[in-house]
Amino acid sequence: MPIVLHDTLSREMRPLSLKAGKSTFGMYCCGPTVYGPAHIGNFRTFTLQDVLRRTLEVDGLKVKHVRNITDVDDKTIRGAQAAGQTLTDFTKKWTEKFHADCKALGLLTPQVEPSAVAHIPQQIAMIQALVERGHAYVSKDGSVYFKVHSCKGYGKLSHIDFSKQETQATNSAGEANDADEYERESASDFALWKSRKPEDGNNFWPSPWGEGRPGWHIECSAMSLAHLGATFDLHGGGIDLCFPHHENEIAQTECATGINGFAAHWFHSAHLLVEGEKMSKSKGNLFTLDELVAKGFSPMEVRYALIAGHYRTSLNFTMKGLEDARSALGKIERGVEKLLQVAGFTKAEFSVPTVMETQTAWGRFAHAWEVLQHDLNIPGCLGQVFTMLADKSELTEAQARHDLSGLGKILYALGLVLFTEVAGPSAPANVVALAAQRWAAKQAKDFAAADRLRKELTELGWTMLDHKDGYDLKKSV
RNA sequence: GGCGCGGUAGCCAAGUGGUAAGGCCGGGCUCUGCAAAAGCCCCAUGCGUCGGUUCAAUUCCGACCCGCGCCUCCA
Repeated sequence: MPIVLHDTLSREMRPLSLKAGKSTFGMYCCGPTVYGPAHIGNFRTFTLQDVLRRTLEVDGLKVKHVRNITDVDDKTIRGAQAAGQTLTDFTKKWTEKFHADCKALGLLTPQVEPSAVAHIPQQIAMIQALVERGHAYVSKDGSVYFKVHSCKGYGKLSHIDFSKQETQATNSAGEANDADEYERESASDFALWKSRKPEDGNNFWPSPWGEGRPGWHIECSAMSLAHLGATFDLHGGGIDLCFPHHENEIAQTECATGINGFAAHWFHSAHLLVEGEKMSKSKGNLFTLDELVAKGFSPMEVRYALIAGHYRTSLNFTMKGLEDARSALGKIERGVEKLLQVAGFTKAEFSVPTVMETQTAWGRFAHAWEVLQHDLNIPGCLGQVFTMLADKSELTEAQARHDLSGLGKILYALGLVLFTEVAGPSAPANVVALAAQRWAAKQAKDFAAADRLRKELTELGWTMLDHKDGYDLKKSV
């Protein structure tokens, strides 16, 4: 059974499968603008794209995942100048940070990660084609604009009728939308090439229209064309990119190539709220992965919290949600451990990617997989996983192995890696000594002393967890 | 104003024309010198409001109320 997914353009559920004669599923995702650390809202989108890719892979498709790096735009140029660095050095630093965060969150590396700066010639070629075909014009200052009214079907993705004048006088930031209309023929036209401005510093490139730099939208059109062709299977991004960015991508690519049908499927993920409010710098609720890790959460817990809601519904990200994620992951781990025991495997033998590649059975997790296949229903799938883990049926060794095969594939699709808990900070010598004393007191049944020592440990910020024949020390939360 | 999304238990969150998955929290029990951890059990006659269709609606239709997103370079 193929995966079905809601498509923003047609507004229908559509199956995802290979086109006739194709061997790979081409997927383009708008990547980060590398001018600072990505925040968890960005990572919700990237993580959901990662789950989609993994789910397609479990379904048996070979996926070519392309996710660009936006390394030239207003923010990167401003950031580099503020940091006193070259644009290259500045964006390299933040690209590396992005990669480190992706790795921590368990995101698979895209097959291609094109840089906008490395595709300037492709962008210029595309703009030239648009000018030649009458879809773009050069303004007095040497900028090039896309002529929206020349593009039949413009607005089809966001379902806006541009034949009527519906553009507001101001945008969401309160800026006049027609600020530089004297350069443009129409307020809805957008920049393909921006002529060199003094504030751009050294960041300009030569072009047939003079020195300047590419507009933002053309970057993605040029890179998707270069790496996936004029048409490909799926395009993804945050819902905010639907208009204008994705609408413009469609217009640019279809008008430049003359081929209709840019992306066959549009996958948009809803936004993240933090503690019930929209994320914004002024509210100070723009969390980065590092900040959450500093609060004591593991990247895997963050991942779980990010995927725990349906992708088309905005998710309220809270500290409570991260704690819930921690408990839920623990529950899955214990369930897997129980299955491993019945199946006669050790934890070390449970390699999820290996299971993914070699096992075909689904056991009792067949239904959970079906739920996931239907519009990437991750919360529904998790619910089904927990239901099955709570099922008390006596299992044979073979049945437990089938369960592990099915559950292993689902965990691969969700990108949940278990048993990764790293040892917490090791206790200082005085704490270790106190713990040893308490254990001795307990063994001697001197419970008054044992209780007193436990209290001392608590005051030092450590918790002692007793077992049958030993104990663990954990830093109190 | 245009386009779109959503309102389900204390919190988070699936789902269905036939009577509400799951996670967290909470409560009870078991275990335990204590404390934890873990296991077991319990926890929405109710799905924003009001109408309509139907043998039957939380699920379909209509109206309304509330919250949210985008509307030219925010994932």
